[in-house]
Amino acid sequence: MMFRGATKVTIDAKGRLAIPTRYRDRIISRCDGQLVVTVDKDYCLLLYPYPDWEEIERKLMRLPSLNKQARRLQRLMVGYATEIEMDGNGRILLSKELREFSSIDRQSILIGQGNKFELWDDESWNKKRDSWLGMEDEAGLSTELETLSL
Amino acid sequence: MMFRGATKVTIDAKGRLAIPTRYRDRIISRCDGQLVVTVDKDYCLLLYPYPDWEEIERKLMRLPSLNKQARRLQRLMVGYATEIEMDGNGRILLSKELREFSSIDRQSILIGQGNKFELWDDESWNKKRDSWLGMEDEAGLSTELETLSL
DNA sequence: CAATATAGTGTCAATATGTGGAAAAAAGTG
DNA sequence: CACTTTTTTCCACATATTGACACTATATTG
Repeated sequence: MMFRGATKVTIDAKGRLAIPTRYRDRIISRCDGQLVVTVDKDYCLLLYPYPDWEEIERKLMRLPSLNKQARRLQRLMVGYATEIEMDGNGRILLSKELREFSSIDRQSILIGQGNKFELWDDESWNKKRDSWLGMEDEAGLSTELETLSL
Repeated sequence: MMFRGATKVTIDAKGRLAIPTRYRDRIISRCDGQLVVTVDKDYCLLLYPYPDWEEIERKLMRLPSLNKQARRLQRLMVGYATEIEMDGNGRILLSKELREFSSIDRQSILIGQGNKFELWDDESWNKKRDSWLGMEDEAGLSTELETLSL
């Protein structure tokens, strides 16, 4: 069971977003509408079904807390992790802090990414995406990527 | 079983395109009309029979998500991957997001490419194609290409 | 501590979008 | 040239998404 696909969604005046219907049933059966939203270092939000988040959190907290990078990751991801629940209309409320972090105000885009979603400010996403697409494939692709046939 | 050939297709007002009849039976027998459309870095769309897509997705999601290039690929390909089904009239609906990405509005061209199709905006295709044809063969063909006899 | 402001929640209606069928037009075929 | 098949357009219906509003809870401030 994988989440995939891109959907434009608008955030209402109170900071709520309606989950696209095609995902709703799956979200309900997977975690009864219980989700965790946190931040990503690319300034977007990550949306996990609660059980999936728990596992990630366990992995994160097992990392050695003297390691700087590990500590940073913990601070960001666990630090911003917020539990939210889909309401009767399939909507979720994003806290001010999360909206602020990700510059999400009105128009945003929800990106399925396997066990989670990413939520981007629409404009930021387009910019970022085009910059990725414009990049020359730099030398030294990893062998995994070199041999990938799509 | 290979898809090949180029066909001009028009997109209707609702963003639907009719699959050329010669492919329909094969698509139905291969995946019962279940397809996945996603994006390509040349700003065209890729159309996979569902089982073929699943394999690609599995490969993609196995890549380490801290690797930047891998992450980019996942975000684009899985991020835009949209499940679609041929309707009774052999048509498929392309989401707004996919149409926008590929600049496809009215006239487009469907290119058979083995296990998948590519779908291009007509104008973009012509431009791109002519730019390829106009390119001087750059120095340093890889050995695979050097030894290829067509 | 009460009054007021601010943020959050639920419901409903309006609008936009997707869906399916079928008729009309166009193209291909004998 | 007539007939068949394919493609395209059109229309009606269903559903999803967005916007509006009113009500509740929580904070803030004098």
